[in-house]
Amino acid sequence: MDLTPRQAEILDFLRRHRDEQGVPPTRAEIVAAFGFRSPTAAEDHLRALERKGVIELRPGASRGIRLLERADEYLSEAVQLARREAANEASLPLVGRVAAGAPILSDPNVETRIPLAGDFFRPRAHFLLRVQGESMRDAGILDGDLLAVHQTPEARSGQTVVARLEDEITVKTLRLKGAIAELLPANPDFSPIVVDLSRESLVIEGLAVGLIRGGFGSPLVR
Amino acid sequence: MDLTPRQAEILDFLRRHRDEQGVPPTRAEIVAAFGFRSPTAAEDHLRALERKGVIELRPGASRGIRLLERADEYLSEAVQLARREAANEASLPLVGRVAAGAPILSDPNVETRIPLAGDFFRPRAHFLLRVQGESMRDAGILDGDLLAVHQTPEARSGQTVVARLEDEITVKTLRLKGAIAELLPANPDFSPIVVDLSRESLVIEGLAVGLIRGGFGSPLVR
DNA sequence: AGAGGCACTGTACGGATATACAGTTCCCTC
DNA sequence: GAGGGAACTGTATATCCGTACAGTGCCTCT
Repeated sequence: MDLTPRQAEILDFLRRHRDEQGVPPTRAEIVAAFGFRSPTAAEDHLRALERKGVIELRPGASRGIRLLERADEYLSEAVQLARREAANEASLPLVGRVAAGAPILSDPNVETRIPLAGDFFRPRAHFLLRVQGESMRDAGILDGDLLAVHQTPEARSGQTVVARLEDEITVKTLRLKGAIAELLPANPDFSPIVVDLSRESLVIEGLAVGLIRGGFGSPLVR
Repeated sequence: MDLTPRQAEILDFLRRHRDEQGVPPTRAEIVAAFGFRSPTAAEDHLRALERKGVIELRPGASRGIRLLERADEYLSEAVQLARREAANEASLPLVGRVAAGAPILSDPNVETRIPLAGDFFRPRAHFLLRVQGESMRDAGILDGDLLAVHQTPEARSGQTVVARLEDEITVKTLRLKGAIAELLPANPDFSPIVVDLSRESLVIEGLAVGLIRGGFGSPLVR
């Protein structure tokens, strides 16, 4: 059964008190925090929370309130969001084939998440892109490598960029000559792509900030 | 000032009680746990721990015992070891220049630790080696890259190995032809190294299982 | 219209808890 | 050999704390 809004507030307070004071609160402290005028108000809430299986009360023991694992299911939305963000900070989405039109980090494009913090790279990586093809071979970027990408539309001449050209994602070295942008491969078998910025648009998705090969389960040695 | 052995025991108990019961103990519970016959024994120890700055006592509050950050400095050796191991499991030593004669993972060879779990790679990596030189360029292994290495003396023909030749560490592709071992570079500017196993010894330090470029603070984009 | 859950107020009390005071023993130091 | 800290015993007490009992107002079912 679900918690009432008030019960969720009480549960949040129990968690906060424990985290900040190192000790669960007494009934009196709950009363003070919520402005109750009777200890029974606190007691009733605790009993309700115990009945719903999110806490355990130890009879007779002072501060004998124990938050059970299941209490995490009833985190306030703010706390849930914070936790999800914290978890995401420790992992990066892996983008594989990119669907035409869709934003690069939209759900269908994300294959999985790799347990690596974005600030492992500098500037920080926002996602990993699975490299397709050999066009950047001579820059040491091989087919199947995971390219760490810092998401930004700003790029300077000479940087290795992830660009979107007619709904296709490509990794190239950027060269700017006035109104002409060149996307240079690092492989003589491929030709540079020339974009006239006054007529066509070039979307820079981000900058290459790192590279991982053979990471997270894809075996490099057989 | 340091804790006495007895005080360290009490501190350990405080930590364990908090972790297992979710609540700091009362004086009476300390008495019961240690077989004291007087609550003052517990009180005295708590006062001593407070004087030494490892806990905080909140006057009047039941179970008002707070373990301070500094208490971690006085962890029992067993707990300290467990923590250190847990920390090591989540990071890899980075080996730079290798001193002649010394084992590859000996202290002076380890530059720093990189916050990446060994089992990020498969088979698991035991250390990272900073690549020097361009001899494996055409395999996408560039100068300055961090090579993830699985430490093992066993290698098969065709694998990329980390070998030790006359006190020098080198990354090459291994080719075995009977009693002859060849270490092949991936760059036409370099020559293969041929080792006659019947006369010379070849020490295989490990296998390349992954690669990281631009990781952990070394900027790839400027 | 009655039952029941939720969210409280108000009062009371016994046992749990922190804590003071007065000692003892052992060991180390000056 | 006096002093002092560590590690306790033993007793006492004010107050903290959990908890029972008796209500009230409101809302939602059925």
